Amino acid sequence: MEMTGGSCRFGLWYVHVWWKDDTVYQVRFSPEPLDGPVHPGIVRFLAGKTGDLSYLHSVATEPDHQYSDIYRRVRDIPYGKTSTYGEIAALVGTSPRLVGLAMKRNPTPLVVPCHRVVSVAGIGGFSPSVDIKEALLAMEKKNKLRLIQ
DNA sequence: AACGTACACTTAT
DNA sequence: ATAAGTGTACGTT
Repeated sequence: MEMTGGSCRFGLWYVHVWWKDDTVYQVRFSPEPLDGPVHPGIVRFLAGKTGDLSYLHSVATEPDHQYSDIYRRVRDIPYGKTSTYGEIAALVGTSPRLVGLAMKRNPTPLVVPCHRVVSVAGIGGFSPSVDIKEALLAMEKKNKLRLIQ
């Protein structure tokens, strides 16, 4: 498969995106830039100009993926809202810890908005840094009224 | 603080 | 191939 990769800024971080057309293969956060283009929809999302990434296809939700059930539920969480590991677990009939594991292994953050899954006790985890999760949630909170999908 | 949970992964049989 | 040991971006008591 012939995909292109590139990065754009989000705060102090670079967001690496590997994609082709409207299919996204990998998204990850890095302190280092990667030369190349990012899907314009993701650029707009990170700039707070849209909350709608529903037209993007992620490899994470393909039926053969180990956690596709979990990732599909997570995609249903609306912009500016959050759910918990336990709520997602109840929807698919598994344990909160497995949901946490699936989030850690999410190949396409943003497209599968794992940042909207928090713990009952606090914000939960995010790699490589929970700062990114906090920033994404703050951005969505700020923009949600303006960006009603 | 300890335990329960539902796995996944590694290492040892 | 199977089993045991260890680890998880959690939740409940």
